[in-house]
Amino acid sequence: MTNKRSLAKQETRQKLLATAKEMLILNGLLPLSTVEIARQAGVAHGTLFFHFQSKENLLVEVIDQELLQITTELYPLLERPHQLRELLDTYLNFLEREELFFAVIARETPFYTPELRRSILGREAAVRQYFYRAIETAVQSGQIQPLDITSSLNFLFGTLTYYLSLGEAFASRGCVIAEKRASIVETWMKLFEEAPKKGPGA
Amino acid sequence: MTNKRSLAKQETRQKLLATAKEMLILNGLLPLSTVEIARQAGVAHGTLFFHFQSKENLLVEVIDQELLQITTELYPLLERPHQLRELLDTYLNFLEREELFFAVIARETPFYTPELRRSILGREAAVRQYFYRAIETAVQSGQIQPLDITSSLNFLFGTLTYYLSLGEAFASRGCVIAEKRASIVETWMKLFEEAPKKGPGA
Amino acid sequence: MTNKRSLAKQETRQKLLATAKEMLILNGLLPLSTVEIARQAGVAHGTLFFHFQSKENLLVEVIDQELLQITTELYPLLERPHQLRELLDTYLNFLEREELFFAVIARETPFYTPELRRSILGREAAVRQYFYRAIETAVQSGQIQPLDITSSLNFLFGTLTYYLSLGEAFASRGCVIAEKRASIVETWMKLFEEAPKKGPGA
Amino acid sequence: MTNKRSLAKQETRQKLLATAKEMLILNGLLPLSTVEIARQAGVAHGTLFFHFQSKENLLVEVIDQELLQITTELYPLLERPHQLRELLDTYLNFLEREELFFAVIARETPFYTPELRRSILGREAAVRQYFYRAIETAVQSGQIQPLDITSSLNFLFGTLTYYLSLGEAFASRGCVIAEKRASIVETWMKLFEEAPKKGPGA
DNA sequence: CATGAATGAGGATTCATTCAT
DNA sequence: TATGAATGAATCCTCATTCAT
Repeated sequence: MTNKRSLAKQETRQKLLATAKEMLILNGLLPLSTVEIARQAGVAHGTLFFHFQSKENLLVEVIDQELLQITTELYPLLERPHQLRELLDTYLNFLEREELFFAVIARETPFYTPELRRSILGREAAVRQYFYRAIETAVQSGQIQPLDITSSLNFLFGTLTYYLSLGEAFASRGCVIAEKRASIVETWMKLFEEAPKKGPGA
Repeated sequence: MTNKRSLAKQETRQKLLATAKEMLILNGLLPLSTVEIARQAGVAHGTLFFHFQSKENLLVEVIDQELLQITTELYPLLERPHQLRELLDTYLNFLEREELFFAVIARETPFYTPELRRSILGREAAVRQYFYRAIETAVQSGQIQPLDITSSLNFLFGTLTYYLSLGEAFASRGCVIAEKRASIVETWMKLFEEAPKKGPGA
Repeated sequence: MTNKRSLAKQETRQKLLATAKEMLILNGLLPLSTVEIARQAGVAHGTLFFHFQSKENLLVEVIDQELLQITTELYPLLERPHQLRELLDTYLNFLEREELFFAVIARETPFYTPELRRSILGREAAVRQYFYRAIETAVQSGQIQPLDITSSLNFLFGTLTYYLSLGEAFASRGCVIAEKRASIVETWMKLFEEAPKKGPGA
Repeated sequence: MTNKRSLAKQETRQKLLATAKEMLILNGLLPLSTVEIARQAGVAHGTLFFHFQSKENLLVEVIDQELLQITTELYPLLERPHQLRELLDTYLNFLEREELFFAVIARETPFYTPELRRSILGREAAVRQYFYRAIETAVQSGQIQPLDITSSLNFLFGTLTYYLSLGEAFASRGCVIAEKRASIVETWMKLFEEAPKKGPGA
């Protein structure tokens, strides 16, 4: 009974979140209006504010939910011991699957409110950690040569953000990651190739 | 008579463009209101719409004009024969000088109209050409090993865009390029280091 | 069974009234929202409307109940024969003790429904009666000179209302009555001083 | 030309102010909505915000304008040397003429925003000054006996506020000041009657 | 050419009240 | 009895754009 009602409430909530996410993917969140979200979700405008304190709040949750879902799937995969290359591959799979969503995030993050931005950058930081540790391990084991890890990660995430946010300009069929995958991997891995050791006698 | 008038007209136009550019650099163009631009330019609100069909239109011209001016200055510098590293250095000098403007462009490009976006990417493409040729030359002369040039340039411009657009997050005092310069150069140049083809004794 | 239920019902009702009174004292009733009252009372929002037809309705009862309680306490005290000055003193003690509540009443009475307003003024009228009779007696006994008693009471209650409703403007630490007490008494008592009927020598 | 337009603007502005004042007198300013004011004034909703920064701002101006107009008329009259009784008479004339307006102010002042409240209390303070000086003079010239002037003024303004804000309860025909005038004057003047001098020999 | 007053649709948010459970 | 999710009208305010002057 109470369950039924509470269930209905969760449904409405989810409907709002789902609608918002859908609209977010289509047009980005910047031009999103609460009236429109409510209308599309088929509930009264006021209902939105019954479920979420504010527009900002709803959006934080939309993005958080999505990011959480993604990271929940992603982390276990990243967890397993990896070669750097495999790690990157796994991550790109994810980006590819949710490209539309990530593209919006890539484009709009600089315009989000500090709270929302922090939330997003926090998740990204978590992913970076996996890469950081993988690189560190590889360096320590002598597999790759020492280098500025942070900078190399900025190159990776910067480039991915670039591809995602300008997607249309790079990809013929709307899937930048799929199209550019190979060249991204190859180029980035170059950063870790062993330097040309000068011979012992040189 | 007509000349005088037409001159005055051009002046007003330029004043509007100049003001808009200034304001654009300060806050970006997304939160810019036409009333505010007109007020700052010292002309009537309506005048703005006499000179430019729409807000959008004004902004397109602002960015176009600025971009033109910048590239006019930049190209000759890039023209002179260069080592790759010198070329990058020259470009970074430029970015550093006009960081505020480039940061806005980096953040906002995805939101511009296709036309404007194309124009911006076109200018970037021109700059890429200089790098492309420099790399090509170096490869041909055996200085650096062959690689996917386009991809390496995407890494460069992608990373620069990333740093610029999230500037505040990376730089303590608002000058990302200055702060990150060294690590950007070193990391990117790694892409061109010779691979350890031969054993030490060979 | 029915008793038990009915009892529980009365309890909820009282809880709502008590909560509303508490909140009324703190902020007045104008900015009071039904959700907030319900939340503070620990009952569902809808429950409030089950017990009271409307927000208005609830408030009427709150004030009525409080007023009743106050006058029940006050009347016996005023009952005992008094000198005018003592009577005023007793009343001011009361006002001082319940200043928060009286201040709200003083400020908000003009905005209540006619019914509620009448109820409040009725209580005040009862208090006035005590003063009226005390003055009348004093006049008859020659202690004070004849005067327009009603008007003098309007001056008293008007001034008290004025002090209470603008409290913050007059009192440094939120207790107007305490601070202004002496000047109120002295000034009002002046109304009853004997006029200088006769020459010094007479 | 410019004059004509500027004139039209002033007209619109005045129409808004006039409408707001009218509505203020009818229902008070608390339940006033900007849409309604605009509609009644026959202009678009947005127009209101073109002329006034905010609702608050409009209301401040309405009240300020009215208060200014009144004081402009009143001050010269109060300026002339006066017997205290004449001064009060002059002031009551004004209150009587604009009773509807003053009644709203009397009722609502405690609920206004600090700025608006300050503006109103400031004007009242100016009027009090005239009374203060008149009393002071009378005391110094020995016409009336020394007393707590501030307190006596609180009695006057408090009582007037009381009458005004509860008007309907006191007056049969909606004009409290007119009806109560005599008793107000007589009672208040009692405060200044000479005390019963004890004879020189006593 | 230039003005700037006027527009009105659109923005987020609040809240007393209802009604199915 | 009591619940609490849902409502929707109402709130103030913004801003690109128009048009009579």
